Amino acid sequence: MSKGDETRQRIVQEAAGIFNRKGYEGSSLADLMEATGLRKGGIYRHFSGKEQLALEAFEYAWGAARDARLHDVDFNAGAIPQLKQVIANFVERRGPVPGGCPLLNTAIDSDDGNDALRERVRKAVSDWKKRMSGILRAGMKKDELRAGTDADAIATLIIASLEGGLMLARLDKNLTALRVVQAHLEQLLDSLAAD
Amino acid sequence: MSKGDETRQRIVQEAAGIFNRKGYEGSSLADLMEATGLRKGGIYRHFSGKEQLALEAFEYAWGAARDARLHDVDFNAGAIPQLKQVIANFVERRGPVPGGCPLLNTAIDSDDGNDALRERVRKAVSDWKKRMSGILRAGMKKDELRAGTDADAIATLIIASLEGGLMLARLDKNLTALRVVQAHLEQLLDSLAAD
Amino acid sequence: MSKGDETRQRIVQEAAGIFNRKGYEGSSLADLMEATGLRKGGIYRHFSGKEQLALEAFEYAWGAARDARLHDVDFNAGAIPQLKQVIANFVERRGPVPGGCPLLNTAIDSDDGNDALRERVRKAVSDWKKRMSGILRAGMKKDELRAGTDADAIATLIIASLEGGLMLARLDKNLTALRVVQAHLEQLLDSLAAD
Amino acid sequence: MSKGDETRQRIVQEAAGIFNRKGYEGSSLADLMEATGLRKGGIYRHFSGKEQLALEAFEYAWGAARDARLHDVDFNAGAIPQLKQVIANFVERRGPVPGGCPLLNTAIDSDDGNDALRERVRKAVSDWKKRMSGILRAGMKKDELRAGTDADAIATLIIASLEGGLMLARLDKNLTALRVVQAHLEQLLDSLAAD
DNA sequence: ACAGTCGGGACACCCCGTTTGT
DNA sequence: ACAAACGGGGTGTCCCGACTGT
Repeated sequence: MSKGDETRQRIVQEAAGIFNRKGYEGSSLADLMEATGLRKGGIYRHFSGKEQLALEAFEYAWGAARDARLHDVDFNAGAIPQLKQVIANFVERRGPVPGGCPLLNTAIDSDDGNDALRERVRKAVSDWKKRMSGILRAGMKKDELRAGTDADAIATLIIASLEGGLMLARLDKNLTALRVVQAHLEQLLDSLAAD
Repeated sequence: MSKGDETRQRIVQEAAGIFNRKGYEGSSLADLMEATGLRKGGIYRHFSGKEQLALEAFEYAWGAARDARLHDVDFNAGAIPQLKQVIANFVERRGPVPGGCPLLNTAIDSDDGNDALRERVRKAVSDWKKRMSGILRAGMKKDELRAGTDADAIATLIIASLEGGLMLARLDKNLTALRVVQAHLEQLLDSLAAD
Repeated sequence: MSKGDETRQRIVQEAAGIFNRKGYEGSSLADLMEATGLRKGGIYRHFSGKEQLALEAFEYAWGAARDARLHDVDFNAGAIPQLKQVIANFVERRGPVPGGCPLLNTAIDSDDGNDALRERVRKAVSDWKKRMSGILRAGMKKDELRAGTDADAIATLIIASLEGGLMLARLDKNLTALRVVQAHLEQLLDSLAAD
Repeated sequence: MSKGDETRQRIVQEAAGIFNRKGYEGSSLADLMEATGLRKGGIYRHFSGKEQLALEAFEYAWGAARDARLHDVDFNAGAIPQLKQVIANFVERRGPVPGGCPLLNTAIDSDDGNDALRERVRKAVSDWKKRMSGILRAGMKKDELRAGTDADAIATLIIASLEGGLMLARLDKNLTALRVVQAHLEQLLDSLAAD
């Protein structure tokens, strides 16, 4: 990897944390300059502008968050343990990008304008949902889960309550709300088990 | 109400929508000038600065959102119908302030810095939670709900999944995710009914 | 005069000196900020950009230079004394704008591109030439000067040799070259006197 | 001449035209890259920086201008025809370096700062003046010119009025002003002839 | 001998939030 | 309530000179 690519990668990583914490408007090039040790010229060498950088930073942040959530999932056998692992990862596992869930942050932040970013968030949510509904459908195929389970609805429910719980947890600066959500979702998953 | 107070009120209302849609950093005085038809001086006559205006705008936005969610709640008899009404209001009823839930938006937006605003959000969430756990506790007292129901946890769960569902719904620009959440919460509430 | 106009005037005056000394490309907003004590916002409040400011600065600089050259001219009787006064003013009288003759400086500086500025210089030269040829023609009318004198040519000659002499004088940092030109032009003027 | 030296020479030639037209600040390495077809590395191989290149470019430009002005001078017999030839060359003969007289341009351009360049211009003017005053003094020695003629003053006068005339001619994009100066100088020279 | 890459630095222009006069 | 004024900071652009290959 060339020196330029390393620099570029470093910029993206730092930018991911900054954009995730402060939002697009709230983040300035000066913040990025301080974080990377580069000057404006050094940054603009690698990116055409703030927007492109924000897009790549989101890709990175979401990739890291997704990896954290899927950590060890395949070590579990069965749909229900796998989803419980996802939920536990969401609650416990901090990804390398500070500031909470990039999905939630960027969805709210890009709610007005910034369509390119918004489209990327939409796709990320869609992929995550598919990943979980896929686990559910595989479980149904293997008769681990009751037939007739609405995989999409369950996936939506998991995402919605986790993200909402995260918002509350960050507000209170403790994990209580997330643990409440976690307990509820685990109970819900158990209730889906085939007899 | 004096003319000055009317103007002040108009500013707050317009500001509420703008801040709720664009966030604190993303909103400019120019936006407010355009929306109110006033000049900067006219705005600064009533508020000491952007921060104070943002605080009052949040108060207004949250007040309106809370009113919308509690609409007709007292016309319902029993804890479960009342909470179902709250949920239905959340899903269907648009408040006068555009841009989604001020709680969610402001919680994410004030996540970095802006402690005064953050504190106000925290209090608003706390009040809303208390309002709903109060309904639950009253239901338990009247033996409508099973004894041993964790009122705080249920309230937290409702808020978390509604807010998360709203985020998803706004992202997709349709209510599907919210309706999934609504159906699930209604089922949950029904399961709490005393035998 | 309002405070804003005073500020604007101060900016133009300072800018005139800076542009006259360093040229358009060589002058930066930072130079102007330092000279005026204003920040960028304070300057851009009054001018749409560097180009407009340069135009107004040239107007000011040329106005001051022209006034200095025409100083006391009308106190002299007769075309020849009047033109000698112009020449003496050119040689001796420093205008309030440092950096030499704005005509010469700006003509050279705007030689490549910058058509708006160039056009203003052309007009300034044309006006100055007309002013002097007018004096000559008036002198001919009053029979102070020989009939058949080519007023335009004489005016051109005066301007060319003074400006060229000024260039040499500034290069040597002494007035020798200008005094040589002055002596020659005075002799030339005397030779035009009607018998 | 080696290939490297040819490249170096080509860079200097192109640079001479660019610096002469646009000035030191107004010329960019990108301009030089475009003109030479070389990349930055190719230029920096031969020169330590922009300043050194500007110095050499001036040397080249002035050398070419001086050669053009002295063209065929030695074919003329006598001081007066020789100087008339110089003047005619100045008016008519375009050197290979576009943008007007390097002396005038660089004198104005280096008026603020850039002492190294300024010193070179001073020397060039001094040499040119000496060349012409030398012709004059030789003419006096041969009794072609009146004794008592101030050779330095005449040379200064020629240079000043030619350079000033050139400035006016370039401004008007026609040679009128220069021809006026030429006619006057020729008359002046004729008036110096010994009886 | 030259090309391409890289990053520090400065610059122009713009806009924002705030203060001041009126 | 407005208008003008101003300090400050933001983004995007360009340029120069050094460095890395080849």
